[in-house]
Amino acid sequence: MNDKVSDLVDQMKRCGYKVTNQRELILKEFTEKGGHLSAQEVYENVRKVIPHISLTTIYRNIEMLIDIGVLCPVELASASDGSALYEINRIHDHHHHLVCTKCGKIIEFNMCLFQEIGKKLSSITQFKIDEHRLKVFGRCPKCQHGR
Amino acid sequence: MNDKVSDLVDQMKRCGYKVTNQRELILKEFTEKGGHLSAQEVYENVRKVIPHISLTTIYRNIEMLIDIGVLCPVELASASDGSALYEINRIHDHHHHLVCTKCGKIIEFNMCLFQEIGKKLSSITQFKIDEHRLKVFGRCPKCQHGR
DNA sequence: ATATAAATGGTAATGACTTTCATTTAGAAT
DNA sequence: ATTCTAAATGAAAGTCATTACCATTTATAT
Repeated sequence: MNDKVSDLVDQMKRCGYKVTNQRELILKEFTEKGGHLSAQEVYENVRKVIPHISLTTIYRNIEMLIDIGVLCPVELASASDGSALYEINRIHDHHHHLVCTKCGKIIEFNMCLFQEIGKKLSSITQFKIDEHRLKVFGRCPKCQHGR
Repeated sequence: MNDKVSDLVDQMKRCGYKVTNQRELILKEFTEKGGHLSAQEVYENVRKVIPHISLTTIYRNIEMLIDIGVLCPVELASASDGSALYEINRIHDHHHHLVCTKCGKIIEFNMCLFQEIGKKLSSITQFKIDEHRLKVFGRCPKCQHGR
């Protein structure tokens, strides 16, 4: 179990959840691929180690990990299929996504000019603003040919 | 049939689609409520006029209307239930959404500082950028009490 | 009026996700 | 180390939005 995973396992413990092989492996998936994974993808990978794991367990634990702030949903209809994607919640690493509309490739970036808009917006609307997401769609270098 | 609807009907005709009562009424829903509607909501409203209309017809026509650029998906997991929302595609009226995470109320705004980011982003990533969406989440004045 | 491709309605299928419930297990208590 | 118990799991059935299929109807070109 690498450092990243054990940090997250600790966080889970502190929240009163038990440590299971299933949970460790799910966390391992998210830290290793560093990526944007669907429940199905996590399932298929973890299954190589625990063949009898249930997809239900994946869904349940992703939800739990979102509750305690370890994961967060990527909030994109993942290009082709309609399933949700999740990633490690890097709370101090504000970032947005650039998505290729052809192949689904996701690039992260952290340029952001939201502060200026945010203040105006909350004074005009009287909303308490908690969060924002910028999604940019385009075609990656490989997918630019033939509209 | 009001002006807005007949404009859109014309657009449909030009694209080679036939004009049916069902289609006219679906368009009417989107122009009148000016809003962010789910297939189910359109269905329930149109059913008051054509009680035998099929939900399938709603889905099919929403898809067709997206194809020809009349509608576009709002791209938000609609707060409570997981169904998609659609709106009239106002191509020259660039706007974004501020969503209340409690009651689902949506406010539109058009402040946007994307140009500056967009240029940098495409020169760094070599993506051809087509589109972007900014979504802001918060709590509306009514929903601000009791986290 | 007629022909015909397109549109519709009804029903069944799909697929992501959730619920249920009986069984297993992590970790606290002894 | 053993026992206990609530929490976690797995398997199967259930939801719910959306899609596919197919027989029937209809808009519109002729």
